[in-house]
Amino acid sequence: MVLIPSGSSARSTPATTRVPTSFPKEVPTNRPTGRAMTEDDPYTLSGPQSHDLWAESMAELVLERDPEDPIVTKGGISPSGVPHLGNMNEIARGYFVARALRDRGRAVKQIFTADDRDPLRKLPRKLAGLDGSIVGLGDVDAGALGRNLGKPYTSIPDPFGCCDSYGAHFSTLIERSADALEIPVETVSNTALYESGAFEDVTRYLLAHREQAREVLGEHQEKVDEEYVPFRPICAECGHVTETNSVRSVDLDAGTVEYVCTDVEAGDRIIEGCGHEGRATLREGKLPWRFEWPAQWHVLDVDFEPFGKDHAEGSWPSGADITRQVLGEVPPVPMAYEWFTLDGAPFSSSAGHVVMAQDVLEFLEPEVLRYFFTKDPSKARDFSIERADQLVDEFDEFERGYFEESVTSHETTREANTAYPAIVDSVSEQPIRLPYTFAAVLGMTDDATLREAMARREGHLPENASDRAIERALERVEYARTWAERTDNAYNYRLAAECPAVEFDSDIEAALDDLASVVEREASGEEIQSEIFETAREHDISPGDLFTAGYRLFFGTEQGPKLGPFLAELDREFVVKRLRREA
RNA sequence: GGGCUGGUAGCUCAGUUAGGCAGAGCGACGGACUCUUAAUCCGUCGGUCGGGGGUUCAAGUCCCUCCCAGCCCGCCA
Repeated sequence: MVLIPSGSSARSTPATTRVPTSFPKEVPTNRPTGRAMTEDDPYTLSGPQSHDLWAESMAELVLERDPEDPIVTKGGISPSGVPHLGNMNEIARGYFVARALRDRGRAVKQIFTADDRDPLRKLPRKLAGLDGSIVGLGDVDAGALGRNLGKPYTSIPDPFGCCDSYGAHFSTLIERSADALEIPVETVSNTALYESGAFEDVTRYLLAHREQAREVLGEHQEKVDEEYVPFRPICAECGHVTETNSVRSVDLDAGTVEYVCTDVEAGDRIIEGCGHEGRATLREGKLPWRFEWPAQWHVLDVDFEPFGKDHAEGSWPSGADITRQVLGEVPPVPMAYEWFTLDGAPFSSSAGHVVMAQDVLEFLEPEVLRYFFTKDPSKARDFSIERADQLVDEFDEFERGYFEESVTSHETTREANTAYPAIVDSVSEQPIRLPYTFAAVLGMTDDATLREAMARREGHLPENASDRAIERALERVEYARTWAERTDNAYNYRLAAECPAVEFDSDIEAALDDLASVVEREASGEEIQSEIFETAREHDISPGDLFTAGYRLFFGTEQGPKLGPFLAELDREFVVKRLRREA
């Protein structure tokens, strides 16, 4: 993690020289009410779009603002707990816009802010280790965490003991998610922005204009009273982030405030203040979120910012207004996105109904997951682990749409032409793709030779394919196998290495022996399949019972893949012995 | 209660810019194959485009209204 964004000192007009002197004394307010201007409508994806792919339309909107290079896209998450797939919208959405801008020859910097000066307000019920394992609160030192309520995430020890702080731990997890998605982002620690002084000038400016700040915020929030100060000092005694009413006096020349450590509301509970009266510098505190967000845009020169729909009607309009009316600047191009659900239910860290990008990449290829993030962000979308095969099928068609002209609808092809290169990063030859569920069938055996033979037999591997291409095609088998195991679905069968302990009626045993003889004669898959029915008839038993017997012998289950072709691919001697219940 | 976003086949979703035949994949069903057994291929079925009203030669698309879901309108982020 970089502590200070490299760009902030390299830019032609560093933030430190711009504030507070360059803030206009009189801010032009060309609107009588606090209502958002059309330009700041966060629903940039509603209505007519200029391009087939949303990211292209967003890039166009950004370019209309005539920004200087490097263009900055930003997202942010507070590192409060398990960073799930929905959180990755903050990074993945910005990435595709950054790509579109780069395609137009622009230099783009994608920033991710770890909003790690936010205070811990309640104990999370689930946490995640750096390896991605989800654990309950009881598995860590919950008491130690409880004693740190109210403190910034970066001031709380890592409950896993592996990182510098609670905040650093979960920021690291977020970074790992971005890495897993192969999205290059520059992580900026919010705490570092305060401690380095990067926020100091804008904080001073907001305090100097706190009257105006109150007025503008008051248009959006009712509970902004006389006592409201847009700065929350951190108590030198107990380490809590105090409330917006704790500041007693402001000394802008000295760059300090005097405060009283007050109680802080956290949901339906109160985090008690210690009553300490002290003095804090402008680096020893935190801007309230509604000011902190605009401050980030200002300090980091943000041109584009996607955010979840929870921000669209609250903090975005107020932040845009604060930027225009208090800071006298232009807020970034916004983009509100809808939330994901996971297998039909909302993501819930406390209920453990979460999945991280790292988990998903155990059963989906990175390009498939990246493809998921190219879909229209204005629609709520379900990410289904159960039906991961559907997503993969969709991706495969999408990919074919790119490589093969008009194999699919024009719409899909047009979108693929722009989105596909951004998904795979470097377009090479068209990869060989095994259908995902077929790959799951191949996953029933560990035998690499057998997997390849079965795939060839079904015509999924072209005769002239290179060894490397085949190797890559078969990589999908491991993904699909993990999926079958994880969801314990219809493909979760394993070829039993040892003969399961099974007992059969004598007529079934006789039928199995007959079948063994057929297999011994080098029968083809179809012949074996036919023979199962034939043998069943000869022994006056139902084919279903014979199939079941076969599945129990080979898989230890009642059902399985189409038996004839599957057996035909296995080692002949092994199949014969197993049918005779000998091995 | 108010504002916003969304609602298209059983499921997942295209199609809404610019009004012009209701679409795809999956599932289901049937077949290819003396064969119910999750592969593969072919075919079929599947719709009150959330409901109602309006504009129009023509509405999934535009207008009005209602219903449902989510978000925001306290704090926090």
